[in-house]
This record gives sequence, C-alpha cells and structure tokens, in this order.
Amino acid sequence: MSQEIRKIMISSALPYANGDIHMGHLVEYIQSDIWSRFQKLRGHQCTYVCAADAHGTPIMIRARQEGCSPEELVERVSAEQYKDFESFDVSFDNFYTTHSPENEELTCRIFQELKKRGYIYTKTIEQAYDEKEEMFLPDRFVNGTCPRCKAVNQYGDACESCGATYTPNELIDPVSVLSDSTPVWRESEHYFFRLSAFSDQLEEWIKTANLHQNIVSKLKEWFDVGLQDWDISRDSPYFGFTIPGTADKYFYVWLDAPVGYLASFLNYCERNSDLVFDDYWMPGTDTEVYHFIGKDIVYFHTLFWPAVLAGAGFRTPTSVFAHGFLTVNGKKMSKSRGTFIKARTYADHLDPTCLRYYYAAKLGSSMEDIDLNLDDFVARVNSDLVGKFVNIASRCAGFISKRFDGKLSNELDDSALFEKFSGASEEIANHVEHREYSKAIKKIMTLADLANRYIDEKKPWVMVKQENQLEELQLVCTQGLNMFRVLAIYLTPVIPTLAKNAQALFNESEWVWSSASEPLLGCKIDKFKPLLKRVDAAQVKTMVEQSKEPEIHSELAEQQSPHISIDEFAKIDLRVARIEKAEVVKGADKLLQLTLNLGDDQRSVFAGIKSAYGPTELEGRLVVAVANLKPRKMKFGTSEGMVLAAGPGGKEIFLLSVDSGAKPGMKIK
RNA sequence: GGUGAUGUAGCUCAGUUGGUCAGAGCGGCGGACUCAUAACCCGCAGGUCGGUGGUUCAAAUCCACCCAUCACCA
Repeated sequence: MSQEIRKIMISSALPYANGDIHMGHLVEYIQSDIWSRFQKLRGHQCTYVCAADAHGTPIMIRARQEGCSPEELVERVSAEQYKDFESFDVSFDNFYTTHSPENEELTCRIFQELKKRGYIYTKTIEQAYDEKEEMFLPDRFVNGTCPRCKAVNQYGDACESCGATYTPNELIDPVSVLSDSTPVWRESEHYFFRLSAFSDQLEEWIKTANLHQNIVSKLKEWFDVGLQDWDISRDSPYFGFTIPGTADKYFYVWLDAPVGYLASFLNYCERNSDLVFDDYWMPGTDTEVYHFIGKDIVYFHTLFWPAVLAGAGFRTPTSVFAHGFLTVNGKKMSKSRGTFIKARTYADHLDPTCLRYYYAAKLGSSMEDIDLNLDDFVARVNSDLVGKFVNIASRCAGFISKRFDGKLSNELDDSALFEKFSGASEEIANHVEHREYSKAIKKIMTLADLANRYIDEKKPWVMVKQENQLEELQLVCTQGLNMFRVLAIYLTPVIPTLAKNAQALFNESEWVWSSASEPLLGCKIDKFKPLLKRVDAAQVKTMVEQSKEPEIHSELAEQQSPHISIDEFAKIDLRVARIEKAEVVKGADKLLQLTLNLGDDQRSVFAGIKSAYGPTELEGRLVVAVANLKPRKMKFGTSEGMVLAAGPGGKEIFLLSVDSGAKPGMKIK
C-alpha cells in the first residue's frame, strides 16, 4: 500500500422514514458498508454518510394517520432504522436527517444559485386537487380505471395491468385515496429546473463517471427521447422546506433528498476538523465522491443530481454505483409468503454476519437482481463460513493450545504456500475495489479449500501421537492458523464482527489490509472459541413463519416473541378494575388520570389514552389492569399500575373491556 | 405499449473479442479419515446452455422471432 491516501466520500440512498428496514434495503447498506470498511482498512480516508429521508406527502399523511407530527414520526422511525443498521454492522460515519438546518441552508443555497444562473423558471400547471382534504394530490394518491385497458383501481400515473402511462386526469372515474372523493383539477404555479440545458454537460459527465454499461444504455434511452425539465415544487400542505420568496410553495422531496448527502457530510465536517466540506464538494478537487443506489433511482442520481450540482457551482459525483433488487426464493418479496422479511425479524432469529457474507458472495458490480434463496443461504453459509473458513482455525488452534501452551512456532512450515495466500492480496483488493465481491469471495474460498487440503495432507492428528514429530506439528498448525489469519483479514470488511473475534484469537489489536502480507510467528494465541454458529434451517423457517400474514399480525407476533413460560405469565397480576374517576391531567397532552377500583383496593393510574377517549365516557367502565406493575413516579404524580389497550396510537387506541358480571378485583388468568 | 435486462447441471452461479466452454461451488452417490461446529479429504455429474429459425467451416457466445421473469417510462 505505497500509494497515496485517497480521500473518499460515499453515501447510501437515504431510507424513507416511514417504514421498517427490510432485507431488500440491506443489500445496499451492506454493499456500501463493505466498501467503506475496505477503503478504511486499505488506509484511505473514507467517510460514509447517510440520513433519514424525512420529507414528502407520504410521511405527512402517515403522521396525520398516527396522530403525531411529521417530525415525531420521522424521529421515531429513523431511530428504529438506525438501530437496524447497527445490528447489521452497518457503520455510518454520520447518519443525519434531511429535516435539518444544514439541509435547508444547502437546499436554499443551491436553489438560489440555480435561479441566479437562469436555471429556474415558473409555469402554471394543472393538478388533481382533493377539495375535502384541501390539498393537491400526487399521482400515486389518485386511483381510477385505466383509460386504455379499463383495469380498475389503478394508480394515477401508470396501469399495472397493461403498463400504460398517463396523467391522473386521463383516468376514468378518478378517486382520491385520501378521502374517496372525486378530485377536481386546479391550477397552480410550479417551479421548474431547466434540466434540458444540461444535455451536453451530462453526456460529458457520463463519460468521465465511468458508469456501468447498463446505466449508460439506460441513459442513452433518456437522451434519445430528450431531457424534460423537472418540476421541483409542491403546494401546501406539504412536509418540506419552503421555497425562498414564497409563502406556500415547498421544495419537492426529491430535490432536497440528495442534498441530504451534502448536509450529512457538512454536519460531520462541523464535528471533525480534519474534514473540509469544500475539499469534497467544490469543483477542481482530487477527492472522490460515490453514491451507492438502487437501480430504481438511477434517473435521479445520474441526470437531475449531477445537473443540479453543476448548475449550482458544486462538483459532480465521481461515479454512481447502482445495484439490483433483492428477490427471496426467486420471487418478489411477499408478505403472504413470508418472504417480506424485516431486518428486525431476521436479527431476532439469525446472525447478521451470515447475511453479510451471503450478500457479498452474490454481489457484483452490475444492476442485476440478486436472489436470497433461503435453502441456499443455509447451505452456503454453513459450508463456506463454518465448514471451510472457521474450520481452518478450529482444527489447528486446539493443538497449539494443548501441546504448545498457545505458542506459535517461529517459522512457517511452508512459506511458498503462505505466499499464495498473502500474494492474493491485490487480486482480492482489486475485486472489492470494483465491487466484484462475489469474485473476491470465490477467491478467498478457493484459498480456504487449499488450506483444508494442506491440513489433511499433513495430518496433525497423526503427528500429535509421535513424540518426534511435535516440532513439525507446531509448524503445521502455525501454518494453518496463519492461512486462516490472512483470509480473516481479507474478510474483515465483509464480516467485521467475526473478524474482530478472530483478531482477538491472535491477540492482535489492529488489522489493516497489509497485515496479511506477513505471517504471525512466535506469539501466543488465545484459547479458540467457536467463531460462528451454523445456521439452523429451523430458525429460518420460524423467521419466515413470523413474517407471514398481514402486517398487523406480524407485528403482533414480533411483540409476542420470544416465548415465555406459563410461570412467567403468572407473574403478571391482571385484575378486573372499574374506572371510578377519569380526569384530565393539567399540562399533559396524552394522559388521563384514572382512579381504579380493584375490589378492596383503590389505585391511581396515569394512562396515555387521551387522544382516543374523553374522561366522561370512561367513568364506570370495567377494564383490565396490571395490578402488580412497579409504581412509577411521573411528573404529575405516581402511577400505580396500568390499564390494557390495543392499537397503534393516536385515535386508534382501544381499551380492553370485560363482560358484564365480572366484579372489580377479580384475578384474570 | 415502448425501452432495457435476465433465462447455463437439483440449488447458487462462472463462461473475456464465436473454435478443448459445456464449467465451479453446494446438494446427491461411493470411498477415506477422525484434528475440527458429522466439519475436512478423494472419486463420480452427460445438463438439447429458455424455444424456434438463421449467419458461419464452427455458436451458450452473432442475427430474427417467440416464451418466461424483472426493471424503467421523469
């Protein structure tokens, strides 16, 4: 690694903050994370940024449905998403949000720059408008009958049945999905970005960005049709940033979303003095910027985005890396088949290391879809990782610990063989650099086969029985462990947790890519502990079962897991209670103070049900209460239990009721 | 509908510019071994390379059409 240190910034597409992370998302984050870790391991400076994609109509509507503000929704959802990423060892240098001051400032700045240079103009367009909800409707929020094939219940932009594309006002019997009312057509002034002015610049950029052939041919199609200008504004109500100089116009989420890459990076720079924003984002630098994205958003990242950047006086990305989608068992992910698997569900049952390995073993640099075949997954991970890779260490370390007090010999048994391993460094690095992970993995596994064959030929289990062969035994096992160590270093970006444990086995504090070039000799190693458990097909089955059925059911199932024993259940003292008094709590938005009659006992309980129930409708009602819940001191007093209710929150909270005849204080079992 | 991609052994996939390219890993079968998380090692695969037609001395590899799957159409 004699080359100079590269300065690289990479991003993954920003996850939209209105849902859970699933196995499909993880393809991209794992792909990017491997690349980021690899660059760092090679000694380069690589900054990996991401953020919550916070704006837009869907988030606004969802928040409204849940009875919270969009800010609250985004905060809650993206915190969950971040936890999921963490559990899969996806290690961002910064995970920020597009709903941030930095992003607003940058977005406005870009807009002002574009405007100043004449790339922004306004035009009045006609759009579907929901009079009941008093808002303009995105195409997807209008349903109707396809004008061509007459298929019913199609989106406002395209027919899933015959593939026709159209605008919502061409639909027969259009209906707003928000209110079921018939939309009207209303005029509004919109802001447009003059994408058409960037044809030449973009064609030039496409060449220098060295985009994948598939993307290039895709782009060619678009160029052939001719670039259309881009509508970058939305009308109120909208969750987003207000366009400067307007009162009720907002930036379209797809304008400020990619700016979120800059904002997240800027926010990181503000906290890290060794990074300078302009070094990465002003023209004429030798830093590198790459965006990892899915093939569905190639359009935004290879046309709009570089054009917007160039038009506003920023540098354009060095390149854009697009991957394909994930299929599970050869088909689109499906909730009814149980193959719509959330990251959380996977992590509850299986080891994220295994998924990282499996994805790496399948990923190349192309936009082709990759398939997560669950049977293949079990076989592949168990065979490669446990049977081949970890096995090398497993079959050598025991001898070293038992016979040589954990000490490695001072030389190798076969340095030529070792050099086959260390010498593969650049070939493997080259594959990873070009995102040909599957080729890198294949090479590594070929070497693992070689190591196992070597051990088989040397037969250390025979040597251990001959006093005069002990020295050779130590050499052979040292050789084996060193071959394992080299492979573990190569695999560090792919399976960081396992690699860290392997590193601990060798009592080493830090690995860099070049650590693989020299063998580790004469040192003491730790006692070998199993580095990875094999995947149990039964757990995969459970995971799929738990992912089945409509969402509500699967959420319920997830909440129920893990199983508890009847004894554990019996610890919960559930009682019938009568609400004697229900009062509004001064200063609390969500709480009602309930006075419960539990037979011979009276309790005061604070319940977060105000959004769904008024005090008067509760008094006298029988409910289910947890009688032995540890009292909890709150700002407004002490809560001495809780009442049971179901539902997601907001208006949708449903108290459990008790059939008439039950008496307060009765135990529920 | 238009455009693009994919379709190779039971499974997952390699096959650079047409000529030992019909392959690898896993599974399966047979054998060997017992150090290792029943792992590892040796041997065994005849799959009309989605279908049909064409170009060529020669095609999985080029062309046309068809079928299936998928994506994009701002």
